[in-house]
Amino acid sequence: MKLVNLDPAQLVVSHELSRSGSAKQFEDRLRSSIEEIGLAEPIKVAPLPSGQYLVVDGTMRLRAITAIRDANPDAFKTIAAYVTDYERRFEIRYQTDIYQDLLPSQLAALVEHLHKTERVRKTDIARYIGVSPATLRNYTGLWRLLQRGGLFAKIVELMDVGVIPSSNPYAWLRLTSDGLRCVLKDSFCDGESIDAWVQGRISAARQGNTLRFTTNFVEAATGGLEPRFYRQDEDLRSVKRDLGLRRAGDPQLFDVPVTPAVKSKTERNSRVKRDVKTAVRHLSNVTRESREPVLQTAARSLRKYLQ
DNA sequence: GCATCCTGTCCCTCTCAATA
DNA sequence: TATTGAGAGGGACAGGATGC
Repeated sequence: MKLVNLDPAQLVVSHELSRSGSAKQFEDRLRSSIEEIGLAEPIKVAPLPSGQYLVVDGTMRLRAITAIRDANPDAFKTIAAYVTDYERRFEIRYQTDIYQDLLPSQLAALVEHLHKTERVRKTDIARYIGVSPATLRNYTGLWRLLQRGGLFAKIVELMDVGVIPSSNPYAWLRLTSDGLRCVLKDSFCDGESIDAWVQGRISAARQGNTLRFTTNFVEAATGGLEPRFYRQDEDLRSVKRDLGLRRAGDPQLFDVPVTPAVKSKTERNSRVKRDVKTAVRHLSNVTRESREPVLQTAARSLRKYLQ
C-alpha cells in the first residue's frame, strides 16, 4: 500500500463503509489523542474516478480531525493515508474491523473457526480481541445456539438485532426445544404465534423499532420452569448454581494462602512469558497454514502485538 | 496419571445513556 | 449535576475432555 498525504477536501465518506455503532466517549478520547500526538495510524482510502478518495477505514479518525479543523483551520492541512484498491474496499474494511464491528453471531463464528480449524487457543483469541476469557465463553455459547439450529438459531438472530441481550447465551442453552417454545410462548409472544413473533421482532428491529428485553427478564423467563424443559436434571443444575452462590456469599471460604510477593511475581512473569511464547507459536501456524487472507492478517497482527 | 484447557454457572462492578 | 437503570464484561468455582 502506498502512503500519501491528502487534502481533507479530497476525502469522501461512504455510509456503507462507516461504523454501525457509535461511542461518544471513545470519539472524544480519539479527538483528544489526535490533538495531542497527531494521527498515529494513517487512514485507508481508495481512489475514485473523480480524483477524490473514498475513506475505506478511518471515518471516525476523519470525523475527529474535521472537528479539530473546525476549531483550528490551520490544523491537519493534509492527512496521512494508505492508498488501497477500490475493488477490495470491503475486504480491507472488514479485515480492519474483524473484531470491532461484527455481530455477535459473526464473532461467535470467527472465534470457533480460529479455535477449531486454526487451533488457536481461546485465551489467545480473547487477548487478541480485547475481552476476558469469560466473555469469550459467551461467544462459544452463541455458537452452540447456532449449531442447534431452528428456534435456537433464531434466538441468536434476535441477539444480533438487539432484541435479546447476547451476554448470557447459557440461559437459553440449558433449555430443551420444548422448553424454548414454552419460554417464548409464555413470556415473549403475548398471544402471537412464535414464528410470527420472532419474524416480526427481527423485521421491526431492522427498521429501527427495537423492543429490547433485559437480562433479568431473560433470566426470569428461562429459570424456574418444570424440570422436563431443561436438558440437565435439576440436581446437576443446583450443584452448579450453588458454586456461584457460595462464591458470592462467602468469599473467604475460597481464599488461598498468600505466597511471598517476590516469588509469586517471578512465577507470574515466567507464566506470562510462557503463555506469550505459546500464543506466538500458534499464531505463526495460522499465518503460515491458513488459506483465509483475513485470518492471516489477524494472526500476523496479534503476533506483532504480543511480541 | 497429570497438566492443561474448556464448560456452565453464579454474582459483582463498571460504563454509559437517559432522566429528574 | 446527580441519580438511575441496563448491558457488558470480569472473577471464581468444580468437573469434564483431551493430550502428553
